[in-house]
Amino acid sequence: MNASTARSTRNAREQVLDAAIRLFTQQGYFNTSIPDIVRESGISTGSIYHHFGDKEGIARALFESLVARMERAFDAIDREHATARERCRAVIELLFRITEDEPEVMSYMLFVKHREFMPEMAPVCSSRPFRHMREMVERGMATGEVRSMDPMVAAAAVFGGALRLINLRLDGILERPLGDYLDEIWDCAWRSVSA
Amino acid sequence: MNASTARSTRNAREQVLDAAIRLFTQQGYFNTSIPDIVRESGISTGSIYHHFGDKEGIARALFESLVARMERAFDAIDREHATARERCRAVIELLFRITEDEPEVMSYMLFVKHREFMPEMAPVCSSRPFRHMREMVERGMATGEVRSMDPMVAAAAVFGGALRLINLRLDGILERPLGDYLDEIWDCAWRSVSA
DNA sequence: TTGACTAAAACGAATGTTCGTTCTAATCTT
DNA sequence: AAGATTAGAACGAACATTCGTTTTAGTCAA
Repeated sequence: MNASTARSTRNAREQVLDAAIRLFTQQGYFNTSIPDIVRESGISTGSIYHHFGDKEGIARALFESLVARMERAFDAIDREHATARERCRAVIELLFRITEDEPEVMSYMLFVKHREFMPEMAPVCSSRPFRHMREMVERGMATGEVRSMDPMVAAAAVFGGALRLINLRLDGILERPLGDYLDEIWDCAWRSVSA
Repeated sequence: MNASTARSTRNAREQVLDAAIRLFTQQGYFNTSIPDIVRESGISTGSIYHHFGDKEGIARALFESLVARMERAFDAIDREHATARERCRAVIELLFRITEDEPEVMSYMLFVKHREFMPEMAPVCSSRPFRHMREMVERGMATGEVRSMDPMVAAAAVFGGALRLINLRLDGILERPLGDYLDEIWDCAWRSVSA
């Protein structure tokens, strides 16, 4: 039936995407060959090209699904919290949680340099998530929660430390899970911009 | 004479390195072919292999010269400043200055993923510079300049915002030069950890 | 319920190209 | 002259992609 057809096609796609995000983040996009993906996903070359068109299509599909997921998560945070303070903290908690539970997801967004093979996506990739963060801080400035300053600098101050910890964690330099550092880094972050 | 020989060999090496850092940061390591480097540097294939052994050797030489340069700069900062506060600010000033004057240098260190082709260098690449920063903060904690907390978190708080601004600037999202943001981000950074 | 028909999906061997590297000859430098 | 350096053509391996075929799933007539 329709359901079973849909399920089967989604499976092939998702098996490829699962294998690809793992391989791309472990060995890099250019070090990952189509045969690698065939081996790791169990899906054949022909099928892969049927679903994604070309190798870049796999990376693009991955990227788009992660961007969409981030957008939804940010919107949910906006809805569920009333103050800039709560929202910013929730964003950091979210990013920490993703880093611990699905490190490949965070690695893919931070490390895979789309600039190198999808130049037109580079600005989207780097600026879109940070724009959300900047807007959050900016609205906090309007309500007086955040002291008055350049909103870009304020956003960098609030989220820069946490993002740095995420980088260190993914590089294997932090041995304890990010949650252990949450209160301390949040204290630093908010202290640096609170009115 | 020695001088002219030295000059000529250094020229070939440096012409290759100049072309390589430009190409690697613009299009990525794997998108840059040896013929690309030959074209851009004006040095022939044979010469390149004579000087660097293989393609990775070019990246390694670049990396090593930049690491050495960073080490020297950090040591100089340690020598020329007495307090953690002054040292940390000097580091941020240094990184901002390099980003503005030689963006390829900063791009190469931040963006070129050595993990993908020099796995053994990845830890050096990511941890070494940050270890200096952590030690700076740690010594400031010993003297009471910096409030007591996990030194890794404190270092992330002090330098995270500035590093974020550097990323944004290299991505073309900040239109004004980094110097314009120095005082504000430094105020945030130090406020977040000062005793 | 069966069995022919259709369309989508999966397959994997074959192809043409690109790339890093090697090799041999030529050219400087001292 | 001799050693270091440069040159660029040639090589072989690895890669992304294509294509003709097979399999699977859904539809519908009788």
